[in-house]
Amino acid sequence: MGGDYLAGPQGLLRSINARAVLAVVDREGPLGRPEITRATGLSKTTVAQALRELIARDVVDEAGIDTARRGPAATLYRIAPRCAFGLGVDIGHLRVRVAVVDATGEVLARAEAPAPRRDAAALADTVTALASECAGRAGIGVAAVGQAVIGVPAIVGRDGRTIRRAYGLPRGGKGLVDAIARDLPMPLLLENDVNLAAVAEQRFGACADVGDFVLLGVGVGLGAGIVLGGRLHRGFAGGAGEVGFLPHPATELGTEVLGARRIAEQARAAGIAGRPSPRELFERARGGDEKALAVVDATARRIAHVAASIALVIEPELFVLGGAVGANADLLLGRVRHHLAKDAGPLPIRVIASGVPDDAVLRGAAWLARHHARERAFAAATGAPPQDAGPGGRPYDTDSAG
Amino acid sequence: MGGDYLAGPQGLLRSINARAVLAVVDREGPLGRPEITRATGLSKTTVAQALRELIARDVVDEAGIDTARRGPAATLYRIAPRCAFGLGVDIGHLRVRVAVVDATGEVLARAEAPAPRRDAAALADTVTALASECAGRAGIGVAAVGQAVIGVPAIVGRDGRTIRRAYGLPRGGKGLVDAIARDLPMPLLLENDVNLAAVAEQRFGACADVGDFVLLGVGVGLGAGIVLGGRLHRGFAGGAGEVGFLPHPATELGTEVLGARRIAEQARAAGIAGRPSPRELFERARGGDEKALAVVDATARRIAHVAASIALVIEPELFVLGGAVGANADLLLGRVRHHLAKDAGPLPIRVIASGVPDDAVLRGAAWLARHHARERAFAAATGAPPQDAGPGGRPYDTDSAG
DNA sequence: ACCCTGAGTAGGAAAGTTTCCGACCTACTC
DNA sequence: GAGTAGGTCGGAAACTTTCCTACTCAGGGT
Repeated sequence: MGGDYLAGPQGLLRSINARAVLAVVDREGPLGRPEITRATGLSKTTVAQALRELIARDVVDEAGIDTARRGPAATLYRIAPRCAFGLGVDIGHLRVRVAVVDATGEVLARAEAPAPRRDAAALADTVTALASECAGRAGIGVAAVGQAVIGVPAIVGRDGRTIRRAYGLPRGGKGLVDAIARDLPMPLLLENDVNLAAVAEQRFGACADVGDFVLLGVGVGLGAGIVLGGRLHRGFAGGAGEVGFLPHPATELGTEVLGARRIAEQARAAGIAGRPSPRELFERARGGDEKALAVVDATARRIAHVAASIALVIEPELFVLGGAVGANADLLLGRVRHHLAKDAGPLPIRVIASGVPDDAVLRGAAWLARHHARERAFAAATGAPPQDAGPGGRPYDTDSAG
Repeated sequence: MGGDYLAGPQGLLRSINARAVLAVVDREGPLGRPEITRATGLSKTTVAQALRELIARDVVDEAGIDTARRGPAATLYRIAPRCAFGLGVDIGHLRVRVAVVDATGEVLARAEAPAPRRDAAALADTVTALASECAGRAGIGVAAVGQAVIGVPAIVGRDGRTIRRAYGLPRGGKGLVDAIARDLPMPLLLENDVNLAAVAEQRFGACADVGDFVLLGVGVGLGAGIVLGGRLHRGFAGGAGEVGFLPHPATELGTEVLGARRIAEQARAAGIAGRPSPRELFERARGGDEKALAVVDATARRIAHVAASIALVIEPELFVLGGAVGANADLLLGRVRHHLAKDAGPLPIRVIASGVPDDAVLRGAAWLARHHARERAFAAATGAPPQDAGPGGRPYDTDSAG
């Protein structure tokens, strides 16, 4: 019949207040009751009641005492680290990485292995084996994990299950989720790898307080992770950020502007013999090799070109350079800025280096998994009010409205 | 100190419930109490109490009785049409249009006049004079209007006051708002004209239930109104959607891809003598003129090019063709689709014609003004809970967090 | 053809329950 | 001794349930 209008009995108020207490404790770290009282504006009595309830439901913990002030020692409360666990997976072109984190985001275990490139079943087995291993090392059963998020180099549908255009996955990723889901009991969510890198940037990097930014993932291909209003923007069918195919004067339509293949091509064009990897090319450029530097500059120019196009459409506050190639910020950043300033459109554009040098995709996946697992635990503990206290609104609800 | 976590005393619950009742009444039109009770899930008593309060504060009205069922006649309730008024203004290149609407969105008065093109003061005077006239004809004082929204062909900052890159305004729009604000008592908000056309499309056109869409405004210039998650996306400094400057193979960087000037240029290139207006060109094309048709096709190709680029960045569900030139959907739509299908990127792209043929900018401005005026009235009447029941989340808060 | 009765609905009032808050009290530490 | 943490109790606010009255239509009896 009608939609939900958030109206209800007094119980709703209790839920809301419990949620508020939870949010304060989550954000401000271990906190004494008086501080929670001040931060929420609730009365002492109500805070005490809410905490009793939250502790009984195992989402809040006592974490020592605070003797800093005079008077009796204040009990400190925190989110119970073991109230929810998340499993992050990064299925890369070469390796599979897995991490298990607790509710605080602490990494309890991490493991990786080479990625089977041809055999979908073997890939799925690798994932589940690593997951079991990590769960074991974390001292929990796999069943205790509340959510898994799997990063893949592909376009992922809004349902978090469908894979499209997966170049680096066996059989185009067909059946991958189902195969993994058969062996892992918790809810599964797929996500584009660059999107997860953007999440990592937002949570651990330089974009903590930036509402709108774009992570340019320069690696095997070129992709953009777009965060608008503090939330990932995936597009209608998960295809947002496929900026590798943006038109470029020197490139045919329908081909990628930039990526490992393009860089190799430009290396040949610059007269570089052999087939040096991008990594080696950047190394040589660092050594002063003129030809390698020319390739670096061409790469920077194309990055700038793509950033300018994106800026004209959504004008983010900030661009972040990420990905395996983008990690060479020492060489790229200045040149990208130079080209942006040169043929600048109507708007000034800020570009910075990634603040998450290692494991960005994995860390983003783990963060997202933890987030969902926690939300579920919190909702169950407080009576499921749809409130959500992230900076800049509700983050990341992979809303499948169907 | 801390942020707001939406926690509070029982009074909060009353606010929330009043707000829910208001939202139901707003969405479902005139409604009897029993239906409100069902839709909100609240008890009869509470609904009665809320309605008493809302009526006392003049935001809700009795609107006749319902004798359809047997039993005693049920009183019907609705949003009081006179609880808030909005003033919409469209400052175009040639004419200024103004409309006054009531809380239901009904247009109470509309007026227009030629736009003074050189004199900023005269332009401001035109606006205020038309506003006074409309308010008079609507039977209210200008002071009764709760919000004005002014559409301008320019980039508008997030504060809704600053104007940048206003080609069609005297003195680049400098001082325009202040001059108008001196004579109009209500809060003023500027907005980009294409953005307002997008709002109109969302509210009156074909995009009522589409969360993510892009309105391509093809007129004197080319701009995009971007709606993501049901909300306008303005960009960091209001510059989102400046897609007229997207790179195009046949165009130099920093120049516009499309617009009246480009079309004239292409007409010359096609060997058309004289300087026919775009309108005339499309007329001739309709008559079968080969050269004019060539120009139309070239225009369509460029529109397709821009749409494809936008789709690669944000992948909206839908593109809508609007603006004075875009209104020639009979000629353009098929050709745009053709070109999109031809050099399609990885994603299928839907394009439709605008569903708001007339006064799109004005209607969008009026809608937005009404929206803000109403929100303010509702907040005052219910005790200002930050809830907001639009389809797909909170719409259009011009959040100036400063 | 007219009237009476029963069922279903709208609206209101009283009693009961849940929840929050303020005030008071105790215990603890500097 | 002063200031703080934590607990308890009575009061106020808000919602719900239950009961009650009044009204209208439908159907059957006279």
